[in-house]
Amino acid sequence: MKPEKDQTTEQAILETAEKLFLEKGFALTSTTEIARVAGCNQALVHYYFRTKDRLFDAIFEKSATVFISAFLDKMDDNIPFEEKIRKKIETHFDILRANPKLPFLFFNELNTNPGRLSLLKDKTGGMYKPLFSAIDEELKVEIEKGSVRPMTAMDLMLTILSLNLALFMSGPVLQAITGLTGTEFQKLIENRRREHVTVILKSLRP
Amino acid sequence: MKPEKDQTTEQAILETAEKLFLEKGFALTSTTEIARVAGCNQALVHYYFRTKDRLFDAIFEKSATVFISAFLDKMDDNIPFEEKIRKKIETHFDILRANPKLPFLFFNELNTNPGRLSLLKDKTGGMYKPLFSAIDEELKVEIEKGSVRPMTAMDLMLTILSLNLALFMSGPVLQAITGLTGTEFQKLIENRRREHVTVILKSLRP
DNA sequence: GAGATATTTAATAGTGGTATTAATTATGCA
DNA sequence: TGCATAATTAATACCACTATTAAATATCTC
Repeated sequence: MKPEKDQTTEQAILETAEKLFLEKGFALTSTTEIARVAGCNQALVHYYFRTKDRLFDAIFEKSATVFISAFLDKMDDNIPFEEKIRKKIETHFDILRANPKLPFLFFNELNTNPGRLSLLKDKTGGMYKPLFSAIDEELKVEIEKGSVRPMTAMDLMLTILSLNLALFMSGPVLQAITGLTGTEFQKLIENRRREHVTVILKSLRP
Repeated sequence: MKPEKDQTTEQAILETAEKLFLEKGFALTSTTEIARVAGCNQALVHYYFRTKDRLFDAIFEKSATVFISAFLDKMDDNIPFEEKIRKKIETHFDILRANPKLPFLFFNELNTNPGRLSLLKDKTGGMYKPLFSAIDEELKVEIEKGSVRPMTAMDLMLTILSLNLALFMSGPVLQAITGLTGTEFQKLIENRRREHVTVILKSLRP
């Protein structure tokens, strides 16, 4: 009926749903609204995806992959340790900046739907241990060299994750409280990107 | 009908509502369920609070105060700067640990209900600036002394907030992914309390 | 173009929620 | 005790949402 550009109705529904789920979460987004915004009949949402849950799954699956791999992807070899860490922080930061509302949706649905938690565990259970072991190995070398204080991969990774995540999850609230304008806030974000690197690299020192 | 202990029905409703809102958020908690768990008739919830929104407001108001003042309360005078920061971090950490689900509810409802955002701004707009100015003054002294690298109160406070917040907001997910047991996870939390202090104090150094 | 299949629609059953009302029971107080 | 007020209940109006169905329309294939 209303083929925006040349995409199919199914794609339109999927994209609209993703947008709305990110904006308002699962519970507050109705299939009726998805259909309205996508410009199609409400029954079509169910025709293509059967249930609201399945529609969400289709989106959540993809989002979870982005979210997880942003954090857990393997690090570059052959560059100095400090550079490696810097790159990890910045890459993770940039992916979150490109998807600022994703973490909230992610945690929200994992908190309210325990079923998804165990699903996530299966998906990531195998991924994080090898990575953390590898980092622990590298840390061990640096610690013995005396260039890094004693610490674990868990310490390091949690700090990176925390700084980056919290910034984007609290973004809108932060902007409201401080009363910063859009551009001022963008500047803050940019500053924080540098600051996160600084904080973490300094915190590594013995 | 069912006066648990000797509290009033109104209190029972309030406490039940708080518990359920924290567990499942506003949207997924029904007044019907609140009444059921509180052991009273559903109409009573509306008799005492008129609407679900007002009931939530009553709880949110109190929670917001805890949440904000945990972060913004004035720091001890007459102790060395480093100790002051350590205490700030630990106090904030401990309040969050005592209310681990509160940040999520807080951000969630602020994200989905823009009306509350401006309300929050009124409440905090006056609080954060004086505190940040005071910290900036102290930082200036330390920076001139050469004991702290150049940085702003915003830098420092955001780092404290981020580390503490993210830990508790991602807690359940983190535990699921890592597969840690309850006691193991408690140990992790305890370690992170020390680590947050370490990271931040080290990150202050020039 | 005919027939088969895919897409789209309107209509609606069914569910679960919020809020109100009017009636009933309990409580405080003169 | 009796009256006023507070607390509580059952019943229900009303609404929004999910999901299904059966019919209508478009699209594809031969």
